[in-house]
Amino acid sequence: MKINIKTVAKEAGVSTATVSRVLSDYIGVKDNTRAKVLDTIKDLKYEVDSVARSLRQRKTYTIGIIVSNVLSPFYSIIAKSVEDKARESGYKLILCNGDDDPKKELEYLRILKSNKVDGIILTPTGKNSEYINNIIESGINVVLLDRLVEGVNCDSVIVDNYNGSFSAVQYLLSRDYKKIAFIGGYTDRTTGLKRLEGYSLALKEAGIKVDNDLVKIGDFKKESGVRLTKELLEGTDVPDAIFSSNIDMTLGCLIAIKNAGLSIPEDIGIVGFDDPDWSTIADPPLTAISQPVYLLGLTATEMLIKNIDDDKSYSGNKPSIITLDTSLIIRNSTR
Amino acid sequence: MKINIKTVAKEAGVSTATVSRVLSDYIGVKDNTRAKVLDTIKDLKYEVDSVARSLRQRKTYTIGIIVSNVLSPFYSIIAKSVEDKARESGYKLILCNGDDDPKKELEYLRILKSNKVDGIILTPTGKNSEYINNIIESGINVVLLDRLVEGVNCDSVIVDNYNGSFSAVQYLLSRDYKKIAFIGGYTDRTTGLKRLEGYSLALKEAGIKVDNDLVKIGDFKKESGVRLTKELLEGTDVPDAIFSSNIDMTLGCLIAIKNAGLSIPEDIGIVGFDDPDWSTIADPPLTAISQPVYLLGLTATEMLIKNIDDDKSYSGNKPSIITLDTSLIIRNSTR
DNA sequence: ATATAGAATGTAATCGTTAACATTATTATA
DNA sequence: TATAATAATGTTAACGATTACATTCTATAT
Repeated sequence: MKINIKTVAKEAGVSTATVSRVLSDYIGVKDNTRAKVLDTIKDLKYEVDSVARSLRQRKTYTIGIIVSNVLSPFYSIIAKSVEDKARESGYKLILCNGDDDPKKELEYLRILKSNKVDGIILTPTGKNSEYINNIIESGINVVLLDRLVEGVNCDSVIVDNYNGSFSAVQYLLSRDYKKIAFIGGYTDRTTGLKRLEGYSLALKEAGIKVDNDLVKIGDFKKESGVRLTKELLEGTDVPDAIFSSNIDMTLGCLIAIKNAGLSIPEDIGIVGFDDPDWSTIADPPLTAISQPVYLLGLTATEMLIKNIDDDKSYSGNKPSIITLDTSLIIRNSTR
Repeated sequence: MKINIKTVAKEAGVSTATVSRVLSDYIGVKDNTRAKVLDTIKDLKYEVDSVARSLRQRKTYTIGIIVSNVLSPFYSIIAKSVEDKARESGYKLILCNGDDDPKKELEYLRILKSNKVDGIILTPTGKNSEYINNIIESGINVVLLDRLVEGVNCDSVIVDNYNGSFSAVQYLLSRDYKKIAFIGGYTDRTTGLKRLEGYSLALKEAGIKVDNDLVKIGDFKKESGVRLTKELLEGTDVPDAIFSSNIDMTLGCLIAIKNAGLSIPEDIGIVGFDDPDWSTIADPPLTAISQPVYLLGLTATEMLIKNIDDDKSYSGNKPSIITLDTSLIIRNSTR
């Protein structure tokens, strides 16, 4: 037998409206009526149907998150922080792996819109701005995370990629490295671009011309880290240090160096952008630019939920951007 | 203005039923009617309201996954594999971090039930069997992952924890280690228990009595790995090898050993259960029991979706258990 | 005792779909 | 051409809650 609000109402001898009022803790219900309803709910083991409630209330208490790939420690920390905050605030989380693929991203955006999520946290590929604005105009709140996209009318939370990279390269220079290579990814995203710019400017400021043979662009994944490092080591112009601009590429870079039989930091110095939990037990412990990843996700979710609660739909206001700082952690992969 | 199926129907000059039929690719619609409707849909930029559809169809195309903690690489691989398969099959994923806390688990189970998910993948704490059975009886499919729970009427997918541990310890013995310690967690879960049993039996078979001072039980997290290893190293009975029974504890174990200034494998040998992606660049590269983690999540999701599609509600059938094999990967953390 | 305000509860429309059933259009057959 | 069979489309009642509005209590003041 199916138990719904009608069953409860009949059994308790009240109307469905009264049951609904009890369910939503409305004050104007007599104590003994409330008790009677609560008893019946317990007896019948009644549980609210959230789907029906969502339809009527036009509110799902759900937020969607589209990340590149939860496999990467960076995004799994993001997923955790977003879920923690969402849960604390009474929201569920729909997890989507966009794989950095604009098509997949668009597909997920459609699904999330169709499912009437209350908000979306997105690490954007940058290729679906029109649809994202369409979503925002439809009343769904969006916060961009980790990457900035021009022309999208919503708030963003990012880290200071430029200064992070700048300080990494500056540090390598201060340790007397002369030929510093860069391995990075996706220069059409702000993460990729700003980190490259930080690298270039730090060199320029030291009076060193950027050598294009030492700049390798991949896709922020481990495999490309391996491949590009191999290219560098086998090239005519072998670097004495590598700045790797993302955690997965750094792992790949370390693997390639180990395979080549080189030792760090004697033969080659390494600084990685992002500080994984294995950095202290790596061989050698990794010098890294640490990002406040958990805080990044937390801040984005706080913003999003605040915007949802304020019913801050698209207002034509200037979107705000929060930038979090990075820090250099010196260990032993640099001399 | 709000665009719904009624708007489309009116605009296209047909009934809502016809629009609905077009939406669900029903064959019995004339080509030009279909075209007319499709055109109107495009013109009005109409998109289905999945919440309403779910209410009427009694189907949400959503599966819920409750893991301990996506921060752990093990669970982030699980999350990825489950999401991959779900997406491929047209399902969305609600991600829940149960934190190995029965209360949180129960809370999430309630939420997922209330939200009428079509299925649940659960790494169970083992404390909510009654409610889980209640969920199953309500028609929601459940598959247990990684851990077995007695008395829950659903399928499970696990790895062979016993043999994995057994072979790890057997290998340590073959490398002439004499005092092999064990650090593990949660012996009230099959993962914790079976790995301990594998350790104990391997020792027994070699004629070695289990020394309780060398068996340390924590909570499968990094911090407890650090703490328990420290205890072992500072104890009266210092081991010459440690078998660490989970990835996060292994990381903690390695950190503690590094802190103590000991070198692996000369001073102490290490084998870890589970093989993280950093194992090759660890100092030294880690000897490990590799679990087919991605396959684990994939298999569970395939089972779940098959059960959903077969509408295999609680039938009184014997639940089936799929056990996947582990393998020993020998690197340099053992002599 | 009665009027009246305010509290408590009830009635019924609504959210946007789908699907059972009813009706109309079309085609084939005699 | 009439009729049966079938295809195409329409009408409307669900799905299970919430909520605007209507009604009935209850208590207080006169």
